[in-house]
Amino acid sequence: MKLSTKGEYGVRAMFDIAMRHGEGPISLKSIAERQDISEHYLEQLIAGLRKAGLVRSIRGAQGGYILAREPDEIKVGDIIRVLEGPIAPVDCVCEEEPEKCNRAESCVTRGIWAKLRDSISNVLDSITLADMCQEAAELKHKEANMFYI
Amino acid sequence: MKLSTKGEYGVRAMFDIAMRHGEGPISLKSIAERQDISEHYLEQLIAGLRKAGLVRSIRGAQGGYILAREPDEIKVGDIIRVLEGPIAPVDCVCEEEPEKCNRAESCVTRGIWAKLRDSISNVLDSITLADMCQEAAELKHKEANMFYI
DNA sequence: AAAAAACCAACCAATTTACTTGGGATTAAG
DNA sequence: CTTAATCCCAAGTAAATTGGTTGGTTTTTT
Repeated sequence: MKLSTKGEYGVRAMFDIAMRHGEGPISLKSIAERQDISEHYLEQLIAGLRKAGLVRSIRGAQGGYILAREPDEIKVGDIIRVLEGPIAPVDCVCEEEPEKCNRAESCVTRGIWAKLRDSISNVLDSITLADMCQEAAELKHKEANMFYI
Repeated sequence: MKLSTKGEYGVRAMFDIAMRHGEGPISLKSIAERQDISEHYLEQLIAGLRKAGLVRSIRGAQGGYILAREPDEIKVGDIIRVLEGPIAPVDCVCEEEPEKCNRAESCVTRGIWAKLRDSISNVLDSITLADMCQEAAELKHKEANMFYI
């Protein structure tokens, strides 16, 4: 039940862009540096996000990436699905095209995996980039107050 | 967010044993046949479950495996943790020994992974082998009634 | 004694992961 | 109009993981 670095890096990168939303295009290089991710590797991940319509790219000098939708319209689940594939602990409960399984009694285990899939989807779809940015602001605020204690 | 066949097969095998709880040792061969799993591969998986104390083995002819605890005392989460490792979408929110992460702002993403981990754990720890057996009995009952419609 | 079973160790091919290499195309700034 | 910054693309790759297989040994019942 692990995420690969694709999903992990992808969410971090999208969060990085969201935190600078409205400041114009954010270069891949700067994201890679701040997030400590290989630039060329991140490039491949963000290519997927671009093709999926989550970010838009601006080419040329001073170019970079911007969110294709508002931060509150992009869910963590959207990012994960692009980079990790459909959310499904096993293929027979795939969100889109569930794989046929012939074992009749396996429906019992299938029920578990479906429950698990829904639980994962619910968490990931309940959090938007806007939520993350707000959380970051709150964390920063708390930290600032630490000096006064 | 996929399970490997280890977890999937492991749960199916344990369910198979649980369904025959009280009937004496269940041979690996019969489990492998019923569940359509490679016998030698399943052997490796069940070796882990034995070492973890979830099943006990009886050697020799007519030997096999029995549950080491009652079906209602074995959670799906127990099986998954043995075969798939600790439940944690990323290492920095590992249940036992969380990996240190130095990125300060990453705490925002970390919070997401922790929430996801808890959600997964909750589902898997809320289902026991006894629950699965009961579910199977209910399914069978429903199916039997289908003939009268 | 023979058969049935668990136990064990090593090997393996295919796939996936997490990159790297080496470019080319586009555009803003000087 | 050149240059530098930047995105875009294709291919290669070492290491790890997956999902097994092979070939036994040991234990116990019949």
